[in-house]
Amino acid sequence: MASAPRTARLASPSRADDGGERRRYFAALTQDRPDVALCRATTVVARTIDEQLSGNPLTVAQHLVLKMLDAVGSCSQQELSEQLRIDRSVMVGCVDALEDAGLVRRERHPRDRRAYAVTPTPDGAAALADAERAMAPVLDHAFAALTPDERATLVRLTRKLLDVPPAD
Amino acid sequence: MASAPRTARLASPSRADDGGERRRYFAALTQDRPDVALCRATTVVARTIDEQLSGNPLTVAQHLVLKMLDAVGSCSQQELSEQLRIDRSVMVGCVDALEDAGLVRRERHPRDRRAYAVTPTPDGAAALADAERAMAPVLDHAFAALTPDERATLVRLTRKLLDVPPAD
DNA sequence: CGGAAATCATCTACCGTCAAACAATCTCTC
DNA sequence: GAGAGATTGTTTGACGGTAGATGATTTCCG
Repeated sequence: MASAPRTARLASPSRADDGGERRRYFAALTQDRPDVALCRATTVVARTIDEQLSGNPLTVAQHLVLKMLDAVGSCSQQELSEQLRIDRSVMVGCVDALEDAGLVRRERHPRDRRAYAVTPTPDGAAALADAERAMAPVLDHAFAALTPDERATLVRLTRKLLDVPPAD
Repeated sequence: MASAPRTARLASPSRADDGGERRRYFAALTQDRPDVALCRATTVVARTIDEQLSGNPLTVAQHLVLKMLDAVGSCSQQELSEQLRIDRSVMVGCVDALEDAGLVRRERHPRDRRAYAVTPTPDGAAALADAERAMAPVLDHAFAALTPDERATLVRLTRKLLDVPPAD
């Protein structure tokens, strides 16, 4: 650990840059802390997407719920929580909002009266279609710094971290 | 958007798996939502690291502060906040804790009495050395699913997302 | 010089997430 | 059957991060 000079040499606030090393430390940090690079990248991507989706009627989580319901059919909140990696207690409010907006219905599971059967309504299917259509350009913008190949590579590597078997 | 059957076909909770498609939806989701894949990967990596570092005296943020001070010398909290991408108001508590532990000192900047000059103490340098030594195996474990090449690629791609110029 | 605008550190209020506890219900074992 | 233990949905409280306002100070510009 080769230390920098211990004497306090502060950049004088008026003078622009003294070497510039201090101003670019983030670049050095991301070199040997992949966790920090990953975390900060997630933050900027999420922020970019949230900005682009600011006027949207659906939350990202609500969109994901409708998307999963469309893909696999009616689900219990438990199944939604597990697959979408959204906490059960958060899923409650998420489904509440979707139900209030008339996009899903909460029916009782016929064989397990603990669980609900969350089912999309026709309005929900329409809202999902709109959200899906709006999503592609938003993702393209959020990942604009990457080529399509790089974006696919990023997905492949994050899926390995998530222990998801590689795609067919 | 090819829809699944609209009729509510719920998995009976006792029966193990009905097709298994519902149980593996997360894999399908990460295919066309790179943002979700990235976000969830960050969560599992952060959780793994936090678990490994549970007995540690330093927070990740505190470690980063000491690391940057060691690399570039005394800094104002503002500079620390900017480079480490940690909010100013969070940095206050972070430096508070380090100061209470005797790992940094808060001196006044000689030319700008608004700013502090956060300076590491000898104890701080020792704590950083310990933390750095403990970090390597923790990172290796958190990224064990990736080969060294893949890990380097992940860093390269996240750095592009962060708009950091490529390494020399 | 002298006021306007910007900056640094700080505090407070707010939002989203997570862990734990709870009631209702189901499954399993005897 | 009957009771123990697990599961589903929900609520509650704590925690971490973020935005906005504030006081002290500095810089800018006429």
